Amino acid sequence: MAAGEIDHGSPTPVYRQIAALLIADIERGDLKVNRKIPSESDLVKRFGVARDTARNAVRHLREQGYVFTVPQRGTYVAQRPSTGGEAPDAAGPE
Amino acid sequence: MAAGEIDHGSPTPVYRQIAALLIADIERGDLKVNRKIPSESDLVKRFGVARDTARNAVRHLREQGYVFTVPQRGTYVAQRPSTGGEAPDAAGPE
DNA sequence: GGTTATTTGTTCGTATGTATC
DNA sequence: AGATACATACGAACAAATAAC
Repeated sequence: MAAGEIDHGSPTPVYRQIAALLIADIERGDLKVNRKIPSESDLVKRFGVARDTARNAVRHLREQGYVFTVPQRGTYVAQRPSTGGEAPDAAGPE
Repeated sequence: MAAGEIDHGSPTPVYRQIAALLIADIERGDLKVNRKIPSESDLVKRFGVARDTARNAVRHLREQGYVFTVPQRGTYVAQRPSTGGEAPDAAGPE
């Protein structure tokens, strides 16, 4: 199913389509604040795309402020003003 | 600074302008023999161009004999006849 | 303590499509 | 028609830090 969610023929870049799906997951609360989103490897498998494309999607989410990445650990859902999150904790995620 | 060094309105292609700047760095000794030059990614950031353009600049340098590229490693300043270098070593750079 | 697996970071190679000059 | 430039996408390989066992 997941792979079918991507339309390679669409004028919308694949990485944006993936980003949109992840944003939907976040807005829906499927992906919660300070919780990890799927790894690049997961996205590659789930959407059948190249890692480059998966990384582009995550980069896009980061630029939009939806997530933040901790090197060698993963990418986490950020506290968004619209979603109403607490102040950042020094302890960090997990 | 860096971005200002490129003139998109110039009749000289952007990739040649970048190549010229890198050659200047080499001639000046700012970039030394067998040392890495900035990665394509670096050039993209530094000059605000597409990767394609950065690659073209490096390709140009390679064709001129100024550098040589090791896949997945980087591009290095070559020993130039004019600069007086030894014969290539099998050990490679680094 | 040490080995392995995971995960992001980095780098070059290649190809396609579009737009501009 | 051709060269240049940008954006996108897939591939391949290795590094480095972290986590798991």
